[in-house]
Amino acid sequence: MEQHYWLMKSEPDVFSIDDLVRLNSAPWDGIRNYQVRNLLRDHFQIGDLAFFYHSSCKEPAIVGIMQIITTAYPDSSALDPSSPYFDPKSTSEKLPWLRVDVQLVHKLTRPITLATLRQHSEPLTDLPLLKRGNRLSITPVTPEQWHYILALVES
DNA sequence: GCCAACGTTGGC
DNA sequence: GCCAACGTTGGC
Repeated sequence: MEQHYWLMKSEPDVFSIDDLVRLNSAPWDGIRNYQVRNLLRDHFQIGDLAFFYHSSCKEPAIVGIMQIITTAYPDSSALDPSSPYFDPKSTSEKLPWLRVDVQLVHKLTRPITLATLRQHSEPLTDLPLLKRGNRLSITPVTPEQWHYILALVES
């Protein structure tokens, strides 16, 4: 199968690019939305690349690049009452939630802000992040969009 | 299965 | 803190 590209949101107060720099790799857990769960289950492959995006913060931006290093596996944080991602409806027999592990490729020297991305709304028209009402924490990025955005990093 | 009420996300 | 846009829940 071919390589996929993704954009994955995280609130920096909860898990930031600097946390990933420190850990190098980490589970991407806490997904509690079925559409996103289905993406993880059906489309994530080892070796896929993803933008790390800081959301719900002062300057929303793409702040790093990471690689997917596992396929989807059960997100046991849903079973842990002390976890902020605890899901009282989940049981070990019925655990619908999945996570993948990610590894840092690199932190961007200069974040690509949401404002910058909006300035390129013409070539990036179909980027889910720029669409109204977009709330999914993981969205696909086409190869064209991926390479266009990467070129912004270098400009 | 419909749909109103409620909850969540996330930019501003 | 506001609000738009969804997603989820639960009564019927």
